[in-house]
Amino acid sequence: MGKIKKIKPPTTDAEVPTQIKNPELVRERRRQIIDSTVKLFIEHGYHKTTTRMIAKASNFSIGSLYEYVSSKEDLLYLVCKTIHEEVQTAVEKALSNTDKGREKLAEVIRQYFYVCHKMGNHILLMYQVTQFLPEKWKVRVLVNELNITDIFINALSSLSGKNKFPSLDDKTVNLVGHNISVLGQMWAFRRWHMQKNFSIEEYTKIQTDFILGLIF
Amino acid sequence: MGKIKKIKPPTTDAEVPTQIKNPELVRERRRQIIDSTVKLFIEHGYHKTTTRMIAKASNFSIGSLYEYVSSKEDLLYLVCKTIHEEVQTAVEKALSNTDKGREKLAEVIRQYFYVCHKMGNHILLMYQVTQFLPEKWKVRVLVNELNITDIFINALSSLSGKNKFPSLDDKTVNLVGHNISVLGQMWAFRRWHMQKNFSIEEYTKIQTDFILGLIF
DNA sequence: AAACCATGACTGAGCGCTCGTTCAAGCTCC
DNA sequence: GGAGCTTGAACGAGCGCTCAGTCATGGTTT
Repeated sequence: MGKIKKIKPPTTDAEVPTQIKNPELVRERRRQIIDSTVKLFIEHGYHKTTTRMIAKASNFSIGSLYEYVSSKEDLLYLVCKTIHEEVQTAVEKALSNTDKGREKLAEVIRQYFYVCHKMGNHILLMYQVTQFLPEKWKVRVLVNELNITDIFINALSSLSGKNKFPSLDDKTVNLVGHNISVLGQMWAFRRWHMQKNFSIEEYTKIQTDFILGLIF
Repeated sequence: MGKIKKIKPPTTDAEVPTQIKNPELVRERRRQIIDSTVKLFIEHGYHKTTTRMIAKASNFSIGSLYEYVSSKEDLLYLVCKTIHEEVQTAVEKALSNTDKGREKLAEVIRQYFYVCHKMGNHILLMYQVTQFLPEKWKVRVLVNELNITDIFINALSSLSGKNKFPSLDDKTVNLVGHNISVLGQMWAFRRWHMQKNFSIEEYTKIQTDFILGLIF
């Protein structure tokens, strides 16, 4: 029936309406639905994935699907949100092993890039799909994206000025944070070139040198 | 090798079939169609733009539209191709003013970033839309993307080792080329953050320092 | 010059179909 | 028995695309 892998910390999705009364049931079923939906979206994209396909893949009838989710767009939002949560916790977990106190920026980058490597499909999906969210949801998703970038910005500014790190003004810190974020994602969205020419280790090495200004 | 002439003049697209006999007419009408289509795609996206809207905006009947273009997907390809041509010639033109012989990498970056600024909508559109191309066309579009990146790669490798530039191995040159390309595009696809926090001049300044390793 | 014809660009109503969504009816368990 | 949950046939808006037909143009014949 339902072999489910990792359960996420339950964030109440009161924001997305449902007909079902039992909130625990809602959580569990939505988890099912979202899991299969992500797979389908990755394989076929948003538009070519029909609600019927989603229902079938999650072992529901279409009718039932619409009890747990009020529209395809809302489902899309749930998918985006879930992915962001996964990326964020993955990054945070990877970084918790690193002692950020010291000047291990290279290690932060390394961990992040491996997350991007592992979650390449998801990152790509996010890039493809955000545009179809209704404005209301889109704003939230972009905020989530910012949250992830903030991890690097914080790491950078906590390093700024200490040890032999130069002290950087806010704008620079901010931009560099975004650069790290995007250069990680680039491994996913330019995979058609990158994965033909680099291993993830090579990629990480060169990019780290690049970011740290060791190349020129 | 300083200059590589690989400009493909935008001649008649025999690759995309048409019913109309007069090839000059085809060129002219397609220009019309593509122009209005780009606008519509930018405003509404690919899927929400109907062929009827396109026909109306180009002052054709739908029937007539389909004389010049054999499917919506083919039209999408023409749009992508045109945008790439525009970006490429804009970049090349901007760079032709610069004397690439000397170590003016910073100037190359500056020119490119301004092109990205001017053509932000188009770059964004490319990111959103490539996914909907049939595989056959997608490959071509990615090749075009590589061509643009190659401009930077060539610029870099022609600089490599000369003057006080370090000599870089091929892989590094390649990746840095892609980085420049993507960091320019980032101004477009993260505009929701960037344009709130930076002017294009600021952005260019900081990113140039970043790329040249002057920050750390 | 008038009448005729050939060509091919252009038209738009409509076809066939897909897809998101709804709802009346049925099932299950307290 | 009724609240909660499930079902899938039915709906209808909307889509890409077609095709039988119109019309302007320019060449040919009388």
